[in-house]
Amino acid sequence: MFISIDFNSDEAIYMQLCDQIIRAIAIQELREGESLPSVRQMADEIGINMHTVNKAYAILRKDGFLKLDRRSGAMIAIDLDKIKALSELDESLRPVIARAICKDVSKEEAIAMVEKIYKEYGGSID
Amino acid sequence: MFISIDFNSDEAIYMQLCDQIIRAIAIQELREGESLPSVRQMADEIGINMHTVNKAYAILRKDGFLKLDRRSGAMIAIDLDKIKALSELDESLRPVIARAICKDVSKEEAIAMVEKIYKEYGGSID
DNA sequence: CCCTATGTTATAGTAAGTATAGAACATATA
DNA sequence: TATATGTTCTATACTTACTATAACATAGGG
Repeated sequence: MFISIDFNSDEAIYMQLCDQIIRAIAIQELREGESLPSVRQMADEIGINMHTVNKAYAILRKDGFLKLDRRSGAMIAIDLDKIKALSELDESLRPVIARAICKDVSKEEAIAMVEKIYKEYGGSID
Repeated sequence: MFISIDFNSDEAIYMQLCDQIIRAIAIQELREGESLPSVRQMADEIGINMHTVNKAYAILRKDGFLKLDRRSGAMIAIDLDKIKALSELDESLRPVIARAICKDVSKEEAIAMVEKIYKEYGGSID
């Protein structure tokens, strides 16, 4: 599987799970319509509790990355609310950029880094 | 003061404090060499406990934004470790950009937003 | 020298969040 | 009917967040 949890990390397990699933979608390792392991399967594979996986899945559904169904399990289904996506991006970028500015990171350097990461993530979107 | 805490937020108070102080530095509302209120003064002004402020100050020192002194209080002192700053920026941007890509936010849109925020934060650095 | 203010540390308590465990439920599928 | 699904419930242990007192060494002002 594409999931690897760092149990020594200060980041919560369910958050690591969310981030890694989202990353897998971004690099198209997971595609629209594909199914994820059930909460119990995923929990067994990773070696964590079912409820921790369930929490991650519930957040991913709330944030518009998954649709959960009692019969077909968890399926990738992106909710493309562009307005919301942009405002969330804005909110996430602000504190990150504030830190960068304090450390004398120029606008050009920051943009170069964004471009680098976009390329790394497959360049599926230009 | 430039600090306003949202007590209903799910973000920890000491984290809100850190973010707002860093933002104030970024927009040059606080400048190198300036002093912040003492942990006790700041705690009184905001209406929170001394230790919560102390925790925020300690993190800001660790991350190279402040220097703390027993006599002169807390003073803005940016540690310009560019390598570290860039690697931290990289690490922070990754999950944010992964989310954006999933939501079909193009590279150009993301870069435009970075430019917008840089301009908002004063354009002191181009 | 005394008093005050500084950051710092220690202890303790409450509340909330994280992760675990076991059990049960309704429902859809094979 | 039997199985597997997400979902919900209760319960426990642990960690973190926040508050509350108290104390300490040290530097500066009067």
